[in-house]
Amino acid sequence: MKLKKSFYNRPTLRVAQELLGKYLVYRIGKKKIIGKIVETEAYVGPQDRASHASRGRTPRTELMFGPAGHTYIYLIYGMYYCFNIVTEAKDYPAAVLIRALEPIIPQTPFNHRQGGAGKGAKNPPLSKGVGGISNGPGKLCRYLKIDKKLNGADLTGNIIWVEDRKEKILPREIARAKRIGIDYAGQWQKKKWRFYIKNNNFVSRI
DNA sequence: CAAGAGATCATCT
DNA sequence: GATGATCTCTTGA
Repeated sequence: MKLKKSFYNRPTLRVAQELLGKYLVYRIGKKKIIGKIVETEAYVGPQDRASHASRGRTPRTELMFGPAGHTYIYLIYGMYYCFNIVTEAKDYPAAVLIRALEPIIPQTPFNHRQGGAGKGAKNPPLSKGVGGISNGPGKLCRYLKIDKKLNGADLTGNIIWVEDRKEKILPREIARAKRIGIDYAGQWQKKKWRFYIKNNNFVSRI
């Protein structure tokens, strides 16, 4: 079920769409933190002005030029991490930004009261939309407890990976939109390289 | 409800 | 020295 390198080593726009509905798993010791991918953005090639790689190879962007199937994590605005998956062939800079997850919390006696416990409950329901805990690039990294030690991690290893649980997302369930927060990117700002699952309550923006 | 500002720092010039 | 693949809070209509 774990996606292999061959999945990531393909055209980025395609990988970005096919990642929707897959499950991101991060193992910390015996615990796993899991989220279903519901929103992605593609950053493709050396020309894409929205991509960090458009300024050429630097120590930071080197990973984007590396082989597919690794993580690329960086700090943005001094306080949030963004989680990316490197795609395509070595020396071609491209990656998919994971923008939103639907949090998957294993049911236990302590949290299965979610939503039914009423006001003041110790386990409030996982909120939807605004107020969610993983509906944005910065927030999902907090949810996953991602930090820069994971930068460059191999997604075919056993620390962090993506699983296919055979949930088929049909093309008509995928919405396509302009990427967020890249107004400086000129013509590239107009490319509809953001993908999300329609009618899903956990995407960052509609 | 929309718009604006502040937080805060690695990276690049 | 400037800036950003963000988020939250405050302000004002």
